Amino acid sequence: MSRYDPSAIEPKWQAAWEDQQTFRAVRSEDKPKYYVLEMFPYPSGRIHIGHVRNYTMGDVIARYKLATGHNVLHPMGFDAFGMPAENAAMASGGHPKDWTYSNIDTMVSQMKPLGFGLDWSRMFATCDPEYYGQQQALFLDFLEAGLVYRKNAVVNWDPVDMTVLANEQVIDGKGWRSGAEVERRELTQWFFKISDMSEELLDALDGLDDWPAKVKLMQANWIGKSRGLQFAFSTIDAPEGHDRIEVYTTRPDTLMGASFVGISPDHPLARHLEQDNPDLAAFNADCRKGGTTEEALEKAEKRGFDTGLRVRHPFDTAWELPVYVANFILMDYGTGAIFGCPAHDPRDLEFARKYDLPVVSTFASSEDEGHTLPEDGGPAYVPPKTETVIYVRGFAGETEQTGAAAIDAAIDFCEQNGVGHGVTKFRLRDWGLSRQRYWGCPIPVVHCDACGVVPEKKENLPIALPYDEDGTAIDFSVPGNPLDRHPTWRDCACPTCGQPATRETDTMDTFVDSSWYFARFTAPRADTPTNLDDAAYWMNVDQYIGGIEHAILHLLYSRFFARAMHVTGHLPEKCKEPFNALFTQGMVTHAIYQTKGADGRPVYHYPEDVDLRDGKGFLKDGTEVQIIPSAKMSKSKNNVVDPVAIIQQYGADTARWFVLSDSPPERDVEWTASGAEAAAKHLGRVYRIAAEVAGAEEAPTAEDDALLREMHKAIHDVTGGIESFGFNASIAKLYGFTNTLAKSKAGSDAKRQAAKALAQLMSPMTPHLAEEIWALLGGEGLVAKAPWPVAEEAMLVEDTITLPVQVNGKRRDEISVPKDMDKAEVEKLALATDGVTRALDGASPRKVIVVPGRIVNVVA
RNA sequence: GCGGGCGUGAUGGAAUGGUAGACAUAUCAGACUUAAAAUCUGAAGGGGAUUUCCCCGUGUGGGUUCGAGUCCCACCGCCCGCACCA
Repeated sequence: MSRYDPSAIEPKWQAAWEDQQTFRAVRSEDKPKYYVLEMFPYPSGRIHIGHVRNYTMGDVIARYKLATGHNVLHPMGFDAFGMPAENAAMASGGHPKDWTYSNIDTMVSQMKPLGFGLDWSRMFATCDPEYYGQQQALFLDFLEAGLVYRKNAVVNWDPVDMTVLANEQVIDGKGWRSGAEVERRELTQWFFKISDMSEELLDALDGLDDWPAKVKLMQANWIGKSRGLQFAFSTIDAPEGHDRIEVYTTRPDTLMGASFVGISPDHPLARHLEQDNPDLAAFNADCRKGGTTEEALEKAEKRGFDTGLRVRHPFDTAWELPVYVANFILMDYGTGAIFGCPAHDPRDLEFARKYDLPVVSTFASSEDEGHTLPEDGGPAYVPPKTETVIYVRGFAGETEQTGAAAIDAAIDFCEQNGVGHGVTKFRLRDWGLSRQRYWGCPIPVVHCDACGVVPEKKENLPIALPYDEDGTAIDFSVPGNPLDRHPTWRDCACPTCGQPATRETDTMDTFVDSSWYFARFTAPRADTPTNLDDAAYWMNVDQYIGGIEHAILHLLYSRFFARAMHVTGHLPEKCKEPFNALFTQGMVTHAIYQTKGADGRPVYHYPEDVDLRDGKGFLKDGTEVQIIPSAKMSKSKNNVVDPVAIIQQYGADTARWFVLSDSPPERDVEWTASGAEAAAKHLGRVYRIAAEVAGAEEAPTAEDDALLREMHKAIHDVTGGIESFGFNASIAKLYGFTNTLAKSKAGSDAKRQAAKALAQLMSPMTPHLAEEIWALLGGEGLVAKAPWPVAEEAMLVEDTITLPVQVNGKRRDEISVPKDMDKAEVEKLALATDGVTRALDGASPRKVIVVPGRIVNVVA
């Protein structure tokens, strides 16, 4: 008998799929369509075991849907623009384009041996001019539709390298290469008007039934709808034009607890006052240093500067409040000014204590639990708005009411008394897409002295990136954007007046590239961004799979893009929510093996250099290593597993089986050598069993029925596992069913039937092995195309069931009863058991709960 | 700092509010073998009693329930995101 040899069978079946175009997506009306998509990879260089897991999950779905009679679209491409290509060119010469395409070639050649059922004919990279040219066309249509505009926005500026830095390149407020303290600089940039769709993007989350609740919640919080009061404090002796300070608050019910007014360092009043106040100017300048991330701002120590200016409280003109400039107030949320209520906001409380400002509670807990009030040194009191509290300094509504009711009452009161008006605000900001970098999609506009900012003509698209300058390769070792200093690329004719003009040198955020690729896959060679017929047929993506790290930005931007593409006629109405179902998968992790070097720093060791014995690890020289389990794979920690090596050692099916087997798909899975070994052994066993069954000639036996019942259970459970993304549970069932088959004394016909079902059930996970044993067992055609087996209901039900019997929730015995025995009968049997008699110890039961088919609980 | 999630044997994990630990790894024992590998069979949460039993046990502390790993509250730890990383 031949042995299981993946290196022989895997290429054979891959060639068969290729020959028969098994996974080519073809439109036809006779079958339902199914579009499954995994988030496409960045071409970083080599594929990672995490990619293997991600694409294997999608492949299981794709192959399962093919077998259940769907036209399946399962494409692959590359998210190919971005900083790493420029960094590589900067670090080791070469050109981002060459680096990127060479990486793509490598990764494709590494992915093909994994046997994914992909339609490779649809592949593209976002750095292909054919793709980004269509993206430029989309941009022009969005511009015409009023979905894009220009405004000033701040960027991180490295004053030494004279270049804009990404947030990632700012480390502890300093530039990553120069080490210089980062400054903020204003530039005119392009923005997508995503905020116009805030309400719609929020409301539509409700309809996404097959998205994880946590992702919808994160998006809802990110969009951040709030209802509040906008009103003004009148200033006392303020500079001209600043007699009012507009503030926005979501807690107008706490107005009587106001203790100060805070304005952003970028507020017009702060900018005015700093002109003749050098101390304030220095304070503001200091606030404008450091990174621009929300995290950096929130974590920074709360600092303020007393302007000396005072304002009057809107309810009491005799009540004056100081005006501080404070570093934690953002100019681009609300009005750039707040009123501080320290009793009910932890941040305001920290600030008030630091600057010795009054703390006044406006409401208190309705439960008398002896809370320390904030004015007595306790924490800020911020109960959920749904909780009923007692207003000690209320001015509208009831004394005892929920925060939400108090807010509504406060807004009504203020509106009636001419103090401001209720407004709805969103946290979501417009999406700035300009990047001052080379390796991205050029923004197709022209700057003309006479005509201003002019869109490029569509017939001139794509506006392609220049490869050379003056016939020599662009020099990336110089910081800054090479497009800016390119000798000729900027020169062009104004599309409107024809006079000499210059191109925009900013390129687009790479999130733009990934916000519509799923639509492009439906017609990847169309000479318009999409083909409406193809989009109408293939869209939406029925199942989208990717990492939780994309829960907010990528998914929100894609949802915006789908709407914008509908508005501009590039997608049908039904595509406004482009992803019907979303699944967020976990990472593949690996232990880290480390020892301490002579300098006390950790030294990391490759897994192949470590021997594992009794749960401990040793180097070749006997030194014990410290094992850190389940760490994110990282090149610098030497704990990266290379899929190529795994395929060479065990074959693709083993890699695919293992990444699905050990953990639920949404959780991280730890790659272990022993786990991979075990997967390989199991597949070898399946092969042996199938080969044995294929050659057997035995008469039917009394055990045929039992085996076939197990087969139907396996069909039912494995199918259920695949449908619900419980791949690990499906695999556990397949282990169990394989054991049953191996031990079965059934006749050869029943065994062959069971083995063929096993081949089919395994085919989405281990497609090559499944094809091989399917052929061995005399299966017709490719198992990939064979109709998925269906479990017979009648074979799934047992006549007799075992019920556990509990006393006070603790299991004491069990009874075996016919499945439809009535409750009274079950109760009688349960009470008669030894375990119950013993546990009751003469006492009489107070109550007996019988859950049919489940459990019996005796309450003593 | 803010938003979201996770926490179960030595290990990865299973468990529509209903027998906690399926399945697998590692471990131990046995079969086959001159031996090893491979393969096959079996044991196994902790503690006590010793064949059939009892107690404890799902990060910690409370709560709801006939019944909680699962639901609620608080805390601890870890992970993801925070708008120019992809």
